[in-house]
Amino acid sequence: MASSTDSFFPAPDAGHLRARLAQAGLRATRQRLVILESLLTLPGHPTAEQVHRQVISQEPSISLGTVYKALDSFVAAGLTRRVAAAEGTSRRYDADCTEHHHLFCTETQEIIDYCDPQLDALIREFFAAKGLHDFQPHSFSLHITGSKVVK
Amino acid sequence: MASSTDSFFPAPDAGHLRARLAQAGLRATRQRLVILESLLTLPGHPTAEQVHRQVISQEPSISLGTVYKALDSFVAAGLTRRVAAAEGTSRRYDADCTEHHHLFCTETQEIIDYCDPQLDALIREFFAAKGLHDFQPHSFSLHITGSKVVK
DNA sequence: GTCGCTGCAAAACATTTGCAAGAGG
DNA sequence: CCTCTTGCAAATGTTTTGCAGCGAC
Repeated sequence: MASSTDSFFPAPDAGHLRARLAQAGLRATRQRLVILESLLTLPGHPTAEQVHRQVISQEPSISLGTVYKALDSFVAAGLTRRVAAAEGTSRRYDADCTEHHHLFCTETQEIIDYCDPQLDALIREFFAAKGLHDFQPHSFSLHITGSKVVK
Repeated sequence: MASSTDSFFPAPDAGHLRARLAQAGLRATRQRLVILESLLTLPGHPTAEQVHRQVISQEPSISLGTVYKALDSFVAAGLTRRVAAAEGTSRRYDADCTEHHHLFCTETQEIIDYCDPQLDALIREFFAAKGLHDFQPHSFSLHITGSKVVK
């Protein structure tokens, strides 16, 4: 929680966050920095509501509307993705735009990231060899439904 | 539109629809028969709203609330699935409960079913060999994002 | 200084719920 | 008949919008 420069920067790597926003062509406002940080920090692909709850603990004046607008602009700029989810009523967001897969836990409703270059290669090879009729694939994401193993 | 038995049965295979409902332990009401038929007929995984629009062309008195309740009971009974979608605000439903994959077209927003036992086998083999840390997989669904090839 | 972003509050949507009356088995 | 389902309407939850003022660049 405490860091060497905590009087100026709420996050350990505020400079990095600024850079990410600048790179995406977005203004680095106080609100967006906190929202982006929360999105990166929160586990399991949060909803706008969950981001907002996290965010107001650092900056109580940030409104839910602003969170929605910021997340929209992040998605438009390619900084963030929307996650496809069958359960629940709200949209979920993912700050990680690299190609990866998701584990859906039927018990806890969690969405867990799963990354495996070997699996990616396997899938790409499969479609390279087989092809898809009248469809140009761009990216792949495997949804694995199941439950966490209780020890 | 016209069929040999259209005075009694709106659908060609009403008997089959009744059987599906009975098998799931659900009462075969007039409304559910029409809703299930629409769900099977409509292309690209419709929303409750889209099912309702289709349904009222056959039975104008069916309310949107009834469509929601019927779809809920179908899902609870395992007759129908909810489809995971990142785009749009409404839930989408899929009458096909067999394991299959989805093509997401970024141009038309369509969700197209894709079925390939060879791919299923490949994925199952991969996880059988490799395993997942602390997770018991139950089903797999590959989301393929891309665009339809224009001829 | 300009223009994009924020906060607020209202509106637009999407989904759920409660309950009296009706229909299925 | 008994119970589950329907239709209606109101409640709840989620996302969008409009606009005046503020702040980043």
